[in-house]
Amino acid sequence: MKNNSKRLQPIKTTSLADQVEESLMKYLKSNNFSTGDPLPKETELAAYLGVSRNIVREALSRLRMLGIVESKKRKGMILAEPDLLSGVERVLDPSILSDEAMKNIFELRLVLEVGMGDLLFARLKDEDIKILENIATKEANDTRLASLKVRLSYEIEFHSKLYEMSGNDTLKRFQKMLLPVFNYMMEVEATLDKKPEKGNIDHFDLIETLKNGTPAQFRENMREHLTPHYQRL
Amino acid sequence: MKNNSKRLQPIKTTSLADQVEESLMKYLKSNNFSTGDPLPKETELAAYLGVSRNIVREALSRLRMLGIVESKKRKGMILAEPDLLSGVERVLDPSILSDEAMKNIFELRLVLEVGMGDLLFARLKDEDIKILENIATKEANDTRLASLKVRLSYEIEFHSKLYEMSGNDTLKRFQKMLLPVFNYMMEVEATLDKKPEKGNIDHFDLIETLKNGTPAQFRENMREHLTPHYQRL
DNA sequence: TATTATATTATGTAGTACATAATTACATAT
DNA sequence: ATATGTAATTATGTACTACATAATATAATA
Repeated sequence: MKNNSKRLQPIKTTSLADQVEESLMKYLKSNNFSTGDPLPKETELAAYLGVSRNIVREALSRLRMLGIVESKKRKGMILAEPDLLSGVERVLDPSILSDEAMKNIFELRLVLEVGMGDLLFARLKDEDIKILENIATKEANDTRLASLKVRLSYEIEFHSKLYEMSGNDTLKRFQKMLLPVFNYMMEVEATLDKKPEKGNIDHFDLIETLKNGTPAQFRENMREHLTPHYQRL
Repeated sequence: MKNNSKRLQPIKTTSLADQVEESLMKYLKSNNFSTGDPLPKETELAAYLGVSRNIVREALSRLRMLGIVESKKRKGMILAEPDLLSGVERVLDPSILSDEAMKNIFELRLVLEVGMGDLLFARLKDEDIKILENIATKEANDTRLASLKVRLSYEIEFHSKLYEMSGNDTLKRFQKMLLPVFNYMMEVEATLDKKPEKGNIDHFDLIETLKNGTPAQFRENMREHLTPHYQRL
């Protein structure tokens, strides 16, 4: 036997539901369905695919979860506008994700916040700036900043607002899902021996940049603001 | 009736499968399960939840799809390491996503590429630079650059490599899913009347920055490189 | 004509039965 | 005694039937 020959792989035993799911997706994608178009009835699908209605329903259950199809009694099923993030939403939780995955996601957050400068400037509104200033002021006047939890809550409030200001709904929702990860990672960092030094840029500086600076300056200031986290790369 | 009173909302009729799915997720998250831990048998779950085994299986089918649980005959089910992106992967396709969603995702891409500078520098390897140089050289010597398809293929090859170099698996996989969206958006842009002007920074410039520049310079150069797309904000 | 009753239809749920794969225990042979 | 083969067991995988439920269309009635 040659050395570079492939090892015996366990036979990938895809269940019927898996196959049907794949079939359906291929069917939907290739037939140029558009939102609202009716799908064949469950019994028709079952007959056509040569499987029981049960199996078809297991596959459809998945598509329903992702928002790809919707179903109403008597009316049947229609193709729907799928929700891009509903799949991630269910999974993005520290209690069921590996530390490796969490690290990836946390890095992703750093990338996003440094990279979103142009979006922010393109959609900047005075009222949003005011809200940011309120948050930063509240934070500065709070006497409980010794507590990690309190600091974290301001940090989250401020940065969440930035995501919202990006005007990108996907981004905004992503941020919401990120919260548990964010909390988790901050707690992890808090337990480390070597305390991260604080960045030289605070929330007021970021606001000032948004008001009178450029996207490029914002990127660099945000990068500086996030320095404590970047040190863990 | 007051003006700000809420409209009648359609009763959200969550199916049993929906409820069971939620129940199971709550159960898994709250009981500190870890990977490999066995789950109750399907029949036990059905009995405990007071629903038929069918329903339980519809819910489990979803969790299986997301990689949250795995099941083997006779052995039963175990908690597995869920795949963060498997849910998105199925949905991220121009043929079933709305233009609005596509626009969001395309913006996301711009944010990611501008923001990933620090990751790249933190994980820079000589061999990767060489590969980038090969791509850029191949591109420069290609006589077919009049064709949009050819240009696109180089663009994709180059930028894909960057994602890979980020050392972040989630990011890398995300890029792979982005490809259809990328293609789609480029084709859309190609049909527009006002042709976007080319950016002043090409792939060689980006490589040079990676070799002798700083993360900050990379961000600005990448931003400049992507200018044609940013003009559509 | 308006309203009510009835039938119809496709999804939602329940329950039973059996197939299949994986594991254990046991039996047999060299 | 080790190895091999056989049977029993168990939980998931699949199929099938039956009925509930909601939404719609049709017919019947005042």
